[in-house]
Amino acid sequence: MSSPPDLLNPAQLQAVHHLHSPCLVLAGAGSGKTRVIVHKMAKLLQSGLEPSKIAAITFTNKAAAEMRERAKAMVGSRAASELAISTFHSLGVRMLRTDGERLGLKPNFSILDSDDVLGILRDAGGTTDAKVARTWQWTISLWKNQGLNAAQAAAVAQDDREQVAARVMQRYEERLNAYQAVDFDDLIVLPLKLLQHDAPAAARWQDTFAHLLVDEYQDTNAVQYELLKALVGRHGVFTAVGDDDQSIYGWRGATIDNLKRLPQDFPNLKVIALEQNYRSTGAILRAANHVIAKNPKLFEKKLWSEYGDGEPVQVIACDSEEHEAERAVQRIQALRAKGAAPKFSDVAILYRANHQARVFEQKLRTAQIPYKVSGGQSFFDRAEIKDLCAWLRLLVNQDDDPAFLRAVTTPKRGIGHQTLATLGEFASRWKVSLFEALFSPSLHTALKGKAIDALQEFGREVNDLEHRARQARGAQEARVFLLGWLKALGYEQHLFDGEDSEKLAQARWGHVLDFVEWISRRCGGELSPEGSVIESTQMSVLEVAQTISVIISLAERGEDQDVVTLSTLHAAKGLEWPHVVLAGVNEGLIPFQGPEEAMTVQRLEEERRLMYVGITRARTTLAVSTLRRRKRGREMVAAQPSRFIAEMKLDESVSREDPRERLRKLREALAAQAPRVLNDPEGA
DNA sequence: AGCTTTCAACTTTTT
DNA sequence: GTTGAAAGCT
Repeated sequence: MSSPPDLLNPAQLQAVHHLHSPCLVLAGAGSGKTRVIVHKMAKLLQSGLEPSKIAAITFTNKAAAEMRERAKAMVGSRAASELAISTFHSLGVRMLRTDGERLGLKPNFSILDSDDVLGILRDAGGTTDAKVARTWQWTISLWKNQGLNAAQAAAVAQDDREQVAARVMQRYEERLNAYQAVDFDDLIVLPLKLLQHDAPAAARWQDTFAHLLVDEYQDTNAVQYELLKALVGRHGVFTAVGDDDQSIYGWRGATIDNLKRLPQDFPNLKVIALEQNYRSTGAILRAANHVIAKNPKLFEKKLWSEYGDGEPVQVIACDSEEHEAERAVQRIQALRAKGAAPKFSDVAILYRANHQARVFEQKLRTAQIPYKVSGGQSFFDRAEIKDLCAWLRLLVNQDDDPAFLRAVTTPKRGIGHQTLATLGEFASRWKVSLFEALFSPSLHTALKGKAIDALQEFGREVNDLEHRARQARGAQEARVFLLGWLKALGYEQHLFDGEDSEKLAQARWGHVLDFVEWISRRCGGELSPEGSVIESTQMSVLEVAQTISVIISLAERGEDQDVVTLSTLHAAKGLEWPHVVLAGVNEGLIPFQGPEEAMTVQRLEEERRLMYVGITRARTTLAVSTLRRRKRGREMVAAQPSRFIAEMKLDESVSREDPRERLRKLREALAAQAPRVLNDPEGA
């Protein structure tokens, strides 16, 4: 498939040139929305705005990085590096690092990741049950995303369970306060609070950005929308880019209401729809349009393309999950043999739920086809990386108790459970952090001298490291500092001691070295167009450590690997492949139906959008595979194909204009009737 | 009763 | 591949 033309189409142009009032761009799948955003930023620069006054907000670091990359190609690396392109969360960090003190937050506050939060909730709620704690975490997060605090949550809590969750939330809030820590949700909630309750700060931030561009607007939740409005201010101008048909995150608080409210809240809103698709063949687009047509429309929009009809969408009925995976493997091999997929990375297998990846992994491995599972365990989820992150966080904020507890025991330094429990009691009695408690003169009333010595030694080590982390600036110094520290810590030894398999320990140490390299590179600063380091952009290890919780998943371990992608439908949004297989397209899976769960209209509509997202990932060929039987326990039970297959109306997709297409179709039908097909050993 | 073992099930995910 | 629940064992 050819790439988009160099010139913008009329709708895109209109979106780019609309500079002086709020603008909503309804960007259908593959309609060049990133192009529009980047061109619009260029246009704004051209109109005389400072690059730093142009803000583009995305949901993921990956999207932000990609946008900056594209901007660089368009406006040069100098201007691009000054553009305020960031995620919602890193914008929140920036605002809180600047103004957190106005909310009573110290500048070095820590950012907790979801495991830290889980730990705190377990503790605060007095349970060891991870499942219960996870439910609390989930509930509390949804509340926070609706803008509720613990007190307000208690008022809206429906049943006993929610009441308990609200009480836990109360204690959780107190803990975060004591730790001087914020969670991911706070990175949105607190900046909003700042803008709402601090007029001077609000005015300052509203002046900071002259034009806001928001990507994937349909994924915003209630609090994010409020933050945008507050940031835009009364007379502000912004560009929201999104697609209501691709709203698939309702379950985590995203609300299409934000799209509905936009024309109401901004009566002078200009709505522009991008309907020309530059990605998929006619057959694929037609299937996508048919499916999504079943959903009620917020804004009328229908994708079309100039590309020919292409290959018809194929439905592949399989006997079992194993069979399905084998058929997918065969398809990949056939596409390669035909030359349709010169690279493995031309193919993706998409499915509804993560566990479906397993069989595919197995079969791909036996077929010696390289693959990657997207959305799998992140680099930053590894225990060894979390260990080091805990240390770095402690350097940033000594009052970060969860980090303290992890660091003080990693590696073991003769400070045990008992000592820490006593220290913890002491600290909470005096309402100080664990670190502060270390140096309390009255600590000897609680602990023995020997324990105190060990603890204070640890404290001095942290202080010393903090000092040095502040000094270590630039890539080379960072590398020296980090490696020296690891050596002093004896971390490599610790890994080999704790792991019974030498190979595994070796791998872990490798991750650690990758991590060191990764931090060092971030300390290195931006390169000027001539290739030399711009001094002013160099950062110290401490500065990089401050943002570590927010920069997850950017561990770029070879973006351009030539491998087949396995991904959930959710994780596939925004991506595209020449050849896509949608797997397990069965009732119960997509649309998903849990046990004893009512299928509401809303749920069904979101599932349908998910299917739509899946279909529109494909450029040239799309295969949809279904299971005739599904595993349930030991036996196989009959499975129904998804209703979405019928909704694609594939039978109508025989091209009327192109007789060659019809001929091809006929040949295919004949082949299907043949008892045995050469490239389908499965028929045997 | 408390432990171990076996068996099956498993939403979607970012920061 | 992991976790939770249920059954079985001491």
